[in-house]
Parts: sequence; structure tokens; C-alpha cells
Amino acid sequence: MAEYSKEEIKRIEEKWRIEWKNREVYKVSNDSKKPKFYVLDMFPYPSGAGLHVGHPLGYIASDIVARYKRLKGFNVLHPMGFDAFGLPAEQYAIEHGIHPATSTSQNIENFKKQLANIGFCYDWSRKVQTCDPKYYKWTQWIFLQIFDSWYNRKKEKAERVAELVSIFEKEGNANHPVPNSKFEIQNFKAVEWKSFDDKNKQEILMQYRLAYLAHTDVNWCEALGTVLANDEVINGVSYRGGFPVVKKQMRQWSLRITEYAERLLQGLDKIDFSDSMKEIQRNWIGKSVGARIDFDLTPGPSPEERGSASGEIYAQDFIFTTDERTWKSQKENARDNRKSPTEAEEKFWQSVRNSNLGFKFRRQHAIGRFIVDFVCIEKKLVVEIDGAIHDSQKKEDEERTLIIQDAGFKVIRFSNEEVLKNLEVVLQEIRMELSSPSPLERGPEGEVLTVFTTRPDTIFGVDFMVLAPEHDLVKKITSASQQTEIDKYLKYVESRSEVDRMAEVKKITGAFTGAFAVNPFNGREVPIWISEYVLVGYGTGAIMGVPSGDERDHKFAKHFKLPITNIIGSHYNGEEANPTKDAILENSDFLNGMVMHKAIDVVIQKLEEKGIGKRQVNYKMRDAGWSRQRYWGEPFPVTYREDVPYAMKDEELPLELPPSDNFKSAGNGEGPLANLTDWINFAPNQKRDSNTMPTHAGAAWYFLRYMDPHNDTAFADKKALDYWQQVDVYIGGSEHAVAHLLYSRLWIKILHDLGYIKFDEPFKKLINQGKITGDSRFVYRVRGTNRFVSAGLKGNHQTDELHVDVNIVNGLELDTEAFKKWKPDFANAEFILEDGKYICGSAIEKMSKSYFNVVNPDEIINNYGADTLRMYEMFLGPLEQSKPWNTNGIDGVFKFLRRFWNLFHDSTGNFTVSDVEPSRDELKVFHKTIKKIEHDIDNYSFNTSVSEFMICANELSSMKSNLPTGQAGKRSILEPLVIVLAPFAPHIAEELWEKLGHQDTILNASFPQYDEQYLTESSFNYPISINGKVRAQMNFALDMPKEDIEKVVLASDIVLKWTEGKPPKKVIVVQGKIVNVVL
RNA sequence: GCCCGGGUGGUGGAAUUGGUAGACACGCAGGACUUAAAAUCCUGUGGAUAGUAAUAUCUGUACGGGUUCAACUCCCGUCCCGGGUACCA
Repeated sequence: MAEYSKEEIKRIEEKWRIEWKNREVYKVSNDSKKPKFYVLDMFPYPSGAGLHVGHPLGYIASDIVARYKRLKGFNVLHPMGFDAFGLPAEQYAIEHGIHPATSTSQNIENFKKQLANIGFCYDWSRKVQTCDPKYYKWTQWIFLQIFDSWYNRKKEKAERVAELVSIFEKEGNANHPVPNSKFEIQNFKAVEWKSFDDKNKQEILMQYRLAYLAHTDVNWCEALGTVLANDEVINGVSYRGGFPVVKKQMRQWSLRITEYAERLLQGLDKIDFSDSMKEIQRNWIGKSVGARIDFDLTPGPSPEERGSASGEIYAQDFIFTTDERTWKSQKENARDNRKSPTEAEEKFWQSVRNSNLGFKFRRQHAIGRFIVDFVCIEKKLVVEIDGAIHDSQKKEDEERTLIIQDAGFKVIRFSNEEVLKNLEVVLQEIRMELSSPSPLERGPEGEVLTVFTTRPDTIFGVDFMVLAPEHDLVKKITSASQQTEIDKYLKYVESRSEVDRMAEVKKITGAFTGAFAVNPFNGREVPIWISEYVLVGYGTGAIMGVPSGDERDHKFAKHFKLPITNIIGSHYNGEEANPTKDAILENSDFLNGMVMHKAIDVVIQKLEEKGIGKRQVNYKMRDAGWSRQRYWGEPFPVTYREDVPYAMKDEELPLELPPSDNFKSAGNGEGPLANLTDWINFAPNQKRDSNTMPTHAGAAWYFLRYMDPHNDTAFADKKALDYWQQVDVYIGGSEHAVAHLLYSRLWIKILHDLGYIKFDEPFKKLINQGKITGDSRFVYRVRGTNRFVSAGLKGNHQTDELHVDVNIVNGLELDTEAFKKWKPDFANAEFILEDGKYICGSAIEKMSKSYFNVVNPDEIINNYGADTLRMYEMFLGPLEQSKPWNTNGIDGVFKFLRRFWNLFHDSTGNFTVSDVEPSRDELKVFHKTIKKIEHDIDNYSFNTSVSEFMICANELSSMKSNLPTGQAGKRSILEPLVIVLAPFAPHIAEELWEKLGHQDTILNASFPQYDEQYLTESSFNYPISINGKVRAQMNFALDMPKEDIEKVVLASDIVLKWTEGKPPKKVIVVQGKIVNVVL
């Protein structure tokens, strides 16, 4: 007797779990003629708490997709594994003395058991586990490939370091500048490269490597004893534990993800992620387009102190004039001179024109009030070729040279003779000069202050400059009289922790350096300040202050009573900055009358012409810190000799994590591995790294390993990689938006560039399942007593709110007896009831042990079975939406499954189906259901497919009950319907499938095809609306012409009633949709 | 503050993207079966007004406007909730 009862469900589900395992039905082959489909879940961190009902939500969805695709004829890869390295296991080890390896494998076993209960179709033979040496051998190996790569900006892809070395040997680094502008050796030639010793070479190469070791500002968390990545720090405290985090300089590994910023950004257009997910990544990458602008500095005292006269002269002599007339006349002079070059000048010009030396030269070009013979603006190099030299001329030239040099140019002179006789020597000298760093590349040092701005159009609204307090220039430019002021401020800044800063973000502080910068367009001198609100790490660490257009600049100007230049007329009200780009510019010299957003390009062009600035793209994203001072992670596969890290050989991998039971950090910023001195100093003059990689490392590529998990000669076989390719659907939480998803995209791009894989995005489509939140319950204890007052009456007492276990509350009503037994403290609790009941308070919170609102899926399975759990979780609402867990509707889903079951059984519970042909109505329900389910799965709308199943079962069972007693459901529709249901409720489907007489598992069946002919109707029940309001229904043939419908409708009683005999204004007939009569 | 989502009965949520708002389910109410309860089945169920009733009319998708024959859906403004981000120049 097979009723769909609790006992029967248990029997069925257990039976099939065993059968499926024994028959290895989930085993996936890499060798198949079928098209592939890869469905992936974000693999879990196996925590000690086990699964709660929130975890399986995404797994159920992906399981449905996987089973559906398999029935649709795909070879489906649907694996599961564990992100098993990481902090919690290590913290647990410190607190409880249990080795992370032990607790991790216990937790994994527990997870596997819980997952098996839900009936997922994972191929467990492909399980990966990031802490397994056989796995992390390849994590280390990939890390070494990254270490052995650099980013060729010209080709926009990663290449091998060996290639870089051969480039250096041929041409130095002129075409491939050092990514880090702070590094002491910026430019070198081939000969110089060859002359460097190995240590020196390694140091230079380190500046290029995509995985590199450097002293960087890191987020140091003392309480956790480790460095954290930017995304692990929230509001100045650690993501885990909420401990304070400070900036600290440490030598650690980083990944040069910034080189990939643009590709990571562009790649988002090729992949199907949700808008919000793409937005989060875009914000994180933080691209902004603008310009770098160089400002000259006045060296000494302020213009007032120098006297106005000298100030004017200064401006006239040293800076580029923007006076239109001067420019014009200068340019005309220059043009004339170009027409009549000397022989030497012409010969020289032929050698340098068209960027023959790698840089663009101009001839007879105006600089300030002088015209120079030749200039390379990019490199700020002036070349003068002199004729016969008279003494008077010589003196004049010297003066002229001085002035041009002060404008930031280097001047070299050659005689006519030198050019004519020894051109090669001359060119060689110029090549030397060109290869030395230009002022722009050198950064804000010496006489130039470089800022980054997205709004170069506001250049005439600049009223001051602000440097980050840590900016290199601060030391150099602070005037004697302002020194104490600046020192005081620097001290204040240093005293502020990250948390302080975060807490008072909008506080205005700052100090004046005593120095002034010169606006290159109008010669105006503006004071240079330092302030916390300018960050040293972004842009150039310096900004131009435009108070009329920028809120922070405005507050700063108001606070320090600096003048405010209005360049946007009535758009600025004197009280608040207006960041508009649509205003017409005023007080802006040659930009006057121009719309701001158009002026941006005009200014940039001018900046580039004058060689004092250029278009610049900036990214907020920083390189990713990759060292953790932890034990439970992948050791870095390098050995240090004389402090230089060298990659270990492939055959030496994996570098296994040494056994240890000491997980406390060794102090001094060193992780627990530093305690193992024998392991660290494993050979004379050779050392290992005491850090381990972050958990992101193992997670960055795990989906590749599933393709070929037991390979020990490669991270995965090329054939397997080419067959499975990208993940077709990836389902997981949105909390991994920045870290995991960005790092995996990076690793895949690098592996792609190096030729290991054909695709350069890991995940074709990403779905973020919503969080299932907990629905907490509270009791209210009267303060100082053991009496508990019901929620409605708590206003009468002083109470404390306590979380109570949701499992002893029915709806809102507390089971008071269970409560007394729950904790010894409450054994003799008394209750103040309302209407004889104790009503609890409630709140939606995250599901957490400490809130006692955790619902374990095992419990639901125990009561209703896995099929009900699966369908109910889907029925709860749209997959991507967050929702609180409650079991309010679970009976409805359970009833559906029983009704479905009953379609195959008679009233006494005997299995019986009939071979009679189904009726047209039955066929219609059947085909409609297939069509809808297919459509819904394709759109990941599982809640509506559950509804559709319910409708189907309701309709079929009412049709069945209308049959003469004893007649059974029709095999020809019920059998394929079982297949349609199988992805959602695999256990019941498999059982019915077997009862229908099949030997093979339903997994190998094929999904039925719906037939449109059973769905097309010959007629349609038209809603007849009058003035847009539906008043009646009328049935017409679908092919009935509009005119005929209109006639019948207008003649109908209902319409006549409303029209009162008057002719309607308009009649709209939409075939197959609606009729609307307008009066 | 800025940038994304979202706001539909007592509840979870449907609505083929401009064409009958509230599918499906929970809950609730009434009924059948039962000594009784549970379970099961049937009926009703957005709100208001009128009617014994079938029914009719009005109203209704956060709020205020607009476009349209027709708006939950499109446009403008306001309020609220959720997520991301925060001196990023």
C-alpha cells in the first residue's frame, strides 16, 4: 500500500540515494559526443556550523538546471568541492587546539552528508578541496606562472619574463616603462641592462612581474595578526571580527591586477552578470578619465613678499603665455623661420622628424616669449643649433637658456659645424638625453607639481592646490615661516587611526605650506595647502582646488577663508559648489562662452600642445595584496637567496605545508610558519617565505580543476579544458562580487594570455541567489525577575529582549513548556500571557546560531522529505530575491507532491495507470505544462514553474475525478510528466519512473517535446472593455476579422447599455487580446 | 551624499514586457466526512456601497502629476525600503 506518507517518502528517498550512488548515475565523462553544459555552484567554506536552509537555495536551483540540461541531451558537468583553506579553521585551532586539517575534514564529511540528503546530482568523484596538496600543487604552479609574467602594455597582454629580458637586452626599457613610477631606476639602455648584476636585474624584473614582492602599505590587523586585502577591510575594521586595522609598510606579495583594470572593465560587457554585480565591479575598478596637469612652483616667498613688480616679471618670463595675440605672432615668426632653415638645421631636421628618434620633435617652436630651434615637448628637451658665435650673442644665449631651463626644459646646444660634420655623435647625445626620464615621468619632484583632475575645464577656477600630507613635495616646498604649522599638522595626521578618519570623514583640516603654484594658463599664483582629504594613493596625490565646482574644495575654501573664483556665473550661488558640466564658462580666458563638457577636450589638447599635461585615465583599484601571515593556506613556492625570491622548479611542487601545532603568529609581522625555523632555513643561505596565500588563491581557478581533477601532470588536460570551456551558469552569493569574482577573472585572463586556455572570461552567466534571512523570535523578561511577559503587554514592564529558539515557537506563539526545558535558567520561568497565549516578538535578521533562528534543512527533510524541501525553497519567491525563511507555505508544496503521486494511484493506494488515449483537454494541460516549465527554467524562474506544476496536478486530478470510478490516469501523458518533474523532485520522479516499468534511471530519459497544435485555440474569449474598463466577455473565432468583431460587439446588450444609443467615438479591436469601446 | 535594485491583498508572490491586476500557495471563513479532533475534500476570500440573492456600481498595484483608446508596466516629481560605495579629485 503506497500512500505518499512520511514513512513512504523516507523509504523512497533513502532507497534512491543508495541506488544512485551504487549505479554511479552522476558520473560525468569528458569524452562525449553530446554538447557540453557546465553548471557551477560557488563552492562552500566547510564551517563547523553545517548547512542551514539558506545554503541549499542556490544549489537546488543549479541542480534543477543541471538535471534539466541532462534530460535535454547535454553532457552536464555539475561538480562540488570545498574552499577549505582559511581563517576560521585556524582561529578554531587556536581556541580549541584542534588541527585545522582535522576540523576541516570533519566539517567536509558533515557537509557532504547533508548535501547528499537533498539529492543533488554532483559527480563526487570530481570533488576538489583547496587544502589538498594534490590540488594546491597547481595553485602554487599557477602562481609561479603569474610570477613569471609581465604585462606588455603595447600588446595588452601578459607575456613571459624571458621575453622581457630579451627586450631589455635589445633595447633597454624605453618602450616598456617601469609600472611603478617611484622605483629608483626608471630608464635604462640595453648596455646598462647587460652591465647590471643578477640581484639588480632581479630587482628590476620584480617591478614588472604580475606577482611581485614589494614594500607596500598594507592593512595590518594586530588582533588577527595578519595583513588583510582592501576588500577584507570595512570601515577601518576587519571584515571578520571587526578588529581595528592600521596602515603599515610591509614586504609582501601582490598581484599586479591594476594592469588588467581596463580589460576587467571591458570584459564585463561580454558576460551575463546582473546589473548590480557589474556596477559593483565597475565601482571597484573605479575608472575615471581626465588629465594630468603640471603646475610650476614659485620657489620662494609669496608674491606679496616679493613685491608685485617681480611677480609680474616672473609670470611674463617663465610661463607659457596664453595671450592669444602673443601666441599668434610667435607662431607666425616660427612659420617664417621654418621656411628658411640653415643647412645644418635642415640636415638635423631630416634626422629627427617623424619621430625618427622615437619621440616627436617640433622645429621653430614658441616657448614663452622665445622661439627655439627644435624641441621635444614630451621630453622637455630643447636643441639649439648655433651659427657663428659672437661674444655678445653668447651672453644673450646663456640668459635665454637659463630662462627656458626655468620653464622646465633642458637645453643642449650644438654648432653648425658639429651637425654638418659629426651628425651621428650629435644624434647619439640626443638619444641619451631622450632616454633619461622626463619631468612628467619623474612625477611631482623638483619644480613641478602634477595634479590629476577629471575637470580640466575648470582650470581658471583654481584657487588653491592641496597635497596629500604624505606627498613627497611637502618637505621640499614648505617655507621656513610655515614649517612649524606644517609639522604640527603632519603630527596630527599621523596620530589619527584609520577608524578615526573613517568616523570623521567630512571634517575639514589642513595647513598652508607657504609655497605657491602657478596656473599655466593665466600665470595666477595660488597657495599650496596640505590636507587629509587628499589621498596619497590616488591619482598623483595632489589636486587643484576648484571651490566653485567641487563640494569638498568649496568647504575647504570657506573654512580657511580662501578666495573663490566663480567661473560658472549664476550656476554658483556663493553658498554651495555646483559640479555641473553644463554651465557656460566665464572668467575663463579662451574658454569663455564655451559649455563646460566641451571645454574638457579643448583644455586637454592645449595642455598636450604645450607639453604641460596629458590625457590620463585613473583607476581606483589597487594591486591585490597576496600575502597572509597565516598557517592554514598555500605556502609560497619560492626560495630566497640573498633576499631575492626564485621560483621553485615544477618537479619540486607542491611545497607542502609543514606539520605544526603552533598557529600563533611569530610576532614582528611574521606568520605562524616563521616559528618553524628549520623549515624556513631549509638549506644554507636559502630561505622560504613564512607567509601563505589568501583563500582567494585556491578559489580563483577551482572550476578548471573539476574538468580534470586527478591530473598530476597539469592543472587540467588541454583536451578537457577545450571541451568544457567556460562555466555556462555560475550560481552563488553576491558577497563575492569584488574579491573572488575579480581574482578569478584575473587568473583566467592571465592563463589565457599565456596560452593555457582559449577563453578569457571564466563565467558566461552569473546568478546571485538572494540571501535567506532568519525570522527571529523574542521573549521579554521582566527586569530582575524570572517572569516573561507576552509581547503585547511588554509596555507595562521594564523588560529585556532575549532571542528564543525559533524551533520552540509556533508562528508567534511560544511553547512555554518547551521553553522551560530549553535552558536550565528558564526551568521555573513564569509567564504573563495574553488571551492565554505567550506571543513572541519577531524580527528579520541574518540566519545565525547566536540569534537562535537557524533552521536546519535536515529537519525539514525529516518532516516532509527532500523533494518538498527542494520545491518549497524554489516556491518561496524569485531566486535572486532575498527573503526571510518561514515554513508557512510548505504544506501547499507537500500537498502538491501527494496529489501528483495520486495521479498514478487509485484511491486505495495501488499503482495504476491506463493506456487509454488522453482527452484533448488532458493533452492541452500536458503540453502547456511542458512549454511553461521549459520557458521558466530557461529564465531561472523556478517559483513560477512550481506554480505551473501545481496547476497541472490540480487540473489533471480534477479531470481524473470526473472519470468513472476505477479509471486511472493516462500513461501517455503521465510518463513524460514524470520526466518534466524530475529536475525538481528527483526522488518521487525516480520512484514513479520505476513503477512505470523502467529499468534505467530517469536521468537518462529525454525531456518531452511540447506540441504547439494542442495549445492553439480556435477561438478567444475577448474581454470587452468600455473606456478601458472591462464590462463583459465575448467569444469569437481567432481568425474573425476586426470589422466583424466590432459589429457584433457594438450590437451587444452590454455595449448598448453603456452607449445609450449614441455612436461610440472609437472602437479598438486587438486580435486575440482585447476590444475597447471609447465613448 | 552618490550609484544600482525595489514598493502589488492579512502573508509569500503571479501578470506572456502597454491589453481582463491579484495566477499559484499560505492564512482566514463557511460547509462535507467524523462521537470528536487531526487529516482530507468542497466553496468563498483586495476594499467599499446597494441587494435575500444571482449581481451591479465605485475604488484599488507607495504618493502626486503626465503620455495613451488602454499604465503595476512608459515619462516627470515626491516619499519609503534593500544593496553597493564613500573624502577617488
